[in-house]
Amino acid sequence: MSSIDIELANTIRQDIIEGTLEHGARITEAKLCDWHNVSRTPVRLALRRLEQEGMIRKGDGRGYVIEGISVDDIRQAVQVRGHLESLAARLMAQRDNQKDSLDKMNQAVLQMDSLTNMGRLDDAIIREMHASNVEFHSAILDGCGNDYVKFTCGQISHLPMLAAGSMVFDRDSISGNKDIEKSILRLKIGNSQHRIIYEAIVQGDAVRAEGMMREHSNTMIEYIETFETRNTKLTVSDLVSYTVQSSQEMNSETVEQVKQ
Amino acid sequence: MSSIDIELANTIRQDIIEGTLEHGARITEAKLCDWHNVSRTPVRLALRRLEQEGMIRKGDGRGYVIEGISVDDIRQAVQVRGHLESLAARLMAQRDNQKDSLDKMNQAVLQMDSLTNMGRLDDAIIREMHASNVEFHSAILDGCGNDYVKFTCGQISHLPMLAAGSMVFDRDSISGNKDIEKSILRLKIGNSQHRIIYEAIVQGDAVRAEGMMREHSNTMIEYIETFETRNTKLTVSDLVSYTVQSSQEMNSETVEQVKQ
DNA sequence: GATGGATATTTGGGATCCCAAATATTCTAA
DNA sequence: TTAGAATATTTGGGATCCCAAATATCCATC
Repeated sequence: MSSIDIELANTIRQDIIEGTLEHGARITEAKLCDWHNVSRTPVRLALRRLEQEGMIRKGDGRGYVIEGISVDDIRQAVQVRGHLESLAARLMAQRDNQKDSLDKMNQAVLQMDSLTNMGRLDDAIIREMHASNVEFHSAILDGCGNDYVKFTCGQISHLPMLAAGSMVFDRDSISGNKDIEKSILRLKIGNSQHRIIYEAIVQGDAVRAEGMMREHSNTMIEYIETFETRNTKLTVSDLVSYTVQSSQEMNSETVEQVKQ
Repeated sequence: MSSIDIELANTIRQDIIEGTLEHGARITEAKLCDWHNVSRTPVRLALRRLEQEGMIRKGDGRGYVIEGISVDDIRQAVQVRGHLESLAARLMAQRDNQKDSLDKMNQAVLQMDSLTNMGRLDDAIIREMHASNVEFHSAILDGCGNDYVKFTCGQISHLPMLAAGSMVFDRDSISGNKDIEKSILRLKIGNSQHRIIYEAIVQGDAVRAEGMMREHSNTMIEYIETFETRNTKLTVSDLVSYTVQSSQEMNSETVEQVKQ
């Protein structure tokens, strides 16, 4: 288990994302101490961390102010992440002898293939799909040869939907068991993009790898937009509930060790 | 003046960049307290900050270990930053009515024009050139409509050469007053790229804007490589000495307020 | 009643203290 | 002499205390 200040930062971040702590609200160290029954030392550390993440900012005089996260923020961050991944794909295509990462990518593609071919979408399968997706995307960041791409991606991965290889599912459709085929089709299309990216990298086709990754990254943005057309008052919490959370999420602690 | 922990983080970061604190060296809170005559509270805050930046990492058991920065790290980070700027250029070209930012860019281009036409490269002129360069690059980040691009750039801007609009000069040539024409030519070429980027954005030519920015960003990487061919043992300190430092550098505090 | 200044309270930054875990050292027994 | 246990020391995390700056409250004066 992490130290209190990390846990605290996670809790407060969650509260901000969920909207429990509203945008623009003022918070003081003392209140947080009170709420969470800890002393001011870990609270201070947690606040500094959140400040560096951009979740809160120092108020004019004293105190901190909640910055909050909007759906538009998520969209923007997804765009940044996607752009960084397209760089990673290009760089990896320009290198060679990344057998390790390539094998992982291939494995992930095959695994996702067999998963989508099962024609079902229960929790276990979704979790496995997510794992494959994480595997694929992480392998590119690891194999691109530029550690700062991964590091920089890690810097925004505390936001909802922005952890490495996050997947989005249409909760409503799945729970209602309708349009399962549609969701699976979408996953198959996504995996076909994975395969193309993999092939392009193997063949050293940097332009194609980058282009396909760019297209692939757009998928999530478009998906967010379909949510928005259906639900004009789409909240960040809604988005979170659409996102698959792995049990062992990449947290900021591991992120900081990207460079080994 | 900032609080002690910010200052302390800056000092320690500087020591790491300069190599005073060597890569792999172990540091303890107590020693830092001793060296800087402060209590452990600000030291802890500074260490956490540096840890988040990736400059240090927690050791296996106790203590922290210096990660250090290599020339290759800088090259990688420059690549990431350039890629993000190319995204910004594309996004800005796709928007319209960014009159404010466009004016600033145009102003910066004109200013750089007149500066390069003076045919001299003294300190004052270099400082003004740097200011124009910062103006140009900041305007794109501000005008692209995606706050996370700027925020993410800010996350790596504590590294040498990676503050917004950093410029690199061939110190040896300038101090020796030889090859001034060559340096000025390089600056003129750079500014012609600025002008093309500006024009492309005005015309809404996203592809051209992105492509030109990508090319423009490559310049610094290539310049680093010319340094390397000349000096096979190029150190990070060398690179720092080639970099123009504005008197009012964008520090981490302002970076955190990107989102306003 | 409004205004300005004096006083009280809140609040964040820094220092110090305590504690448990990790590490180093010493000592004992085979 | 050496392995291993017992002890001492170092070290980081957390709690608490102090202080100065910022803010709020109150009161006297006009």
